[in-house]
Amino acid sequence: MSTGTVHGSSAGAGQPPSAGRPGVTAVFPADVASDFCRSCALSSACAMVGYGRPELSPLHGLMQHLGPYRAGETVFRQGDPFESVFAVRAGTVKTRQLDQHGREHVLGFFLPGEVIGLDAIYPDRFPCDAVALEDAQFCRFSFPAMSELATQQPAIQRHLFQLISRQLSMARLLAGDHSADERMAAFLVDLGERYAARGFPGTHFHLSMSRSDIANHLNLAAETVSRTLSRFRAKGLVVIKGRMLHLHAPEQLRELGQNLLVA
Amino acid sequence: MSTGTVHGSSAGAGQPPSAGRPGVTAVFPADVASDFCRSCALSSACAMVGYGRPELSPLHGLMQHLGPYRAGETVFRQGDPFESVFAVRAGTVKTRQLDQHGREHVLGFFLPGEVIGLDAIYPDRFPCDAVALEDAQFCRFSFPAMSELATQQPAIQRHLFQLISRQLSMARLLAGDHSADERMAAFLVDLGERYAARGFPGTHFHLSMSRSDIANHLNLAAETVSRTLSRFRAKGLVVIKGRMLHLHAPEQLRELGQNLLVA
DNA sequence: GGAAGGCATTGACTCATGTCAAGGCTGCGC
DNA sequence: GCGCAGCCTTGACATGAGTCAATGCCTTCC
Repeated sequence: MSTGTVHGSSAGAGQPPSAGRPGVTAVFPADVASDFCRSCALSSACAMVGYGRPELSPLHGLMQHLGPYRAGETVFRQGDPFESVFAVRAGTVKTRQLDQHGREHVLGFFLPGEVIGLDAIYPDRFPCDAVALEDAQFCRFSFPAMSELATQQPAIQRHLFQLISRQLSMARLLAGDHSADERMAAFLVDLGERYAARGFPGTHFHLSMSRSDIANHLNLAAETVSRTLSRFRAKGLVVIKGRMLHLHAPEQLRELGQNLLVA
Repeated sequence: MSTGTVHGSSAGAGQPPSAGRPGVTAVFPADVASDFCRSCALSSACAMVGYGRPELSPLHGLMQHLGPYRAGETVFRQGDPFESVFAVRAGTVKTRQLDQHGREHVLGFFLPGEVIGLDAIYPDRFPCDAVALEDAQFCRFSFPAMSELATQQPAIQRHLFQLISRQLSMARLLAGDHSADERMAAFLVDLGERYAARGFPGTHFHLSMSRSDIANHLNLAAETVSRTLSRFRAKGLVVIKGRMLHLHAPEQLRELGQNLLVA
């Protein structure tokens, strides 16, 4: 099961869904333990179940494959009851909240190996929509099953705590008072580092989201994002053509955005 | 053990610390099960340990009393290794981060019964200082012990997940694009509701933090906070004298701040 | 009770970013 | 290959909030 479709437009990889599309596919250990899974944030949970030990039957229903979804399709919706968390297998996703007046707020973008849905634990409903930005596939984990697993495997519990806690740190950084340049630089560097952590090139990648999604996420106007990128280009910090991006001076960008960068 | 000192300036309540001040006091079940504790966010964890069952010895070290601390004293510091979470017993606390240039960012204010320190799980160090705004006391919970308890008591695990997840929701709201009026209105209503949830009057309370702390927390300038409050006063939304605040039209304020309010 | 220091308020001005508007580029479908 | 639609860029202008500065108020401490 390849991950090479991340930047592509075809969802060729993956088993055909059992019923319609987006579909649910049963999980076979051999499939779970793919190359890709090694970098997944939930691999430790996966390892507990599959990996050739389906006899651990109480957790048999822990995980299912989901998708492929086409760009623009919704994985879950704001207000849906919370039952599962999702790991992105392929493609990229944005999460967004709609307020009373229908104004959108983009909470974040998620790459293969990253986890969405943990913010639904408190209200017990999804606080946001998850929308595929490119053709995408997911692993869906039953949260009750995952919680039970966590009580048996302290490492899993710890890992889940860390995943949420990390999202909290990141949300707080974004909530600070930062200029457009700082926000933009930090956004690009962060994205690069996350791609790198998943085995993709970290200084040369495709932006799967529109300028206005980026703007919304960073609390800027789309025009400001455009102008900032143009300025970065003029300074030789980036080379950018449409949505293809090359971080030409990542250290300088990192310094610019340091106040917003966690690690 | 009274909670009546929240707005006061004396920390009279509580047992004398065993060694110096701020001191640590052993926990006696009878003390734990005070009136106050019923509204504490960690009461379910407490109930597992104390409440007349000290024979549950593996968890004996779960909780300790801490304090009193005087206004301005620091409970834990940014960078300290993460070992415990804290529940506020009395007084109020702010948490703040310092960036590379020493600029402060106020993350939040915490009232009696609320929990601080959960954001330290991911980096395994406290990401912020916690500073008493008034004389304050705490319950300190060993996090390893709490985690172990959580593996045995799924309800506790669930509760911890919820506490972090809720902080995540709130941080995200603050990260959105909101006017000074929205931010200020939401802040006041939220504070009132949290006081009310802990048994204090929710429309008539004392602001234990300075205008500039509020401003910093909301990403505004202190002058903007001042001007906004003056405008609210002129519109009859609040009556405010120094730090004494009366929410005169909480419904209107709530409407103003609705985009920033969770519940 | 008076002086001092910190906090709060108010006004005048500045500036970063948002808004509005026009035009260009790109990719897709026919 | 043309035209359309959506996205992106750029410019001109508006504005909400920040900054600077002066003054007032309250608390504390001698």
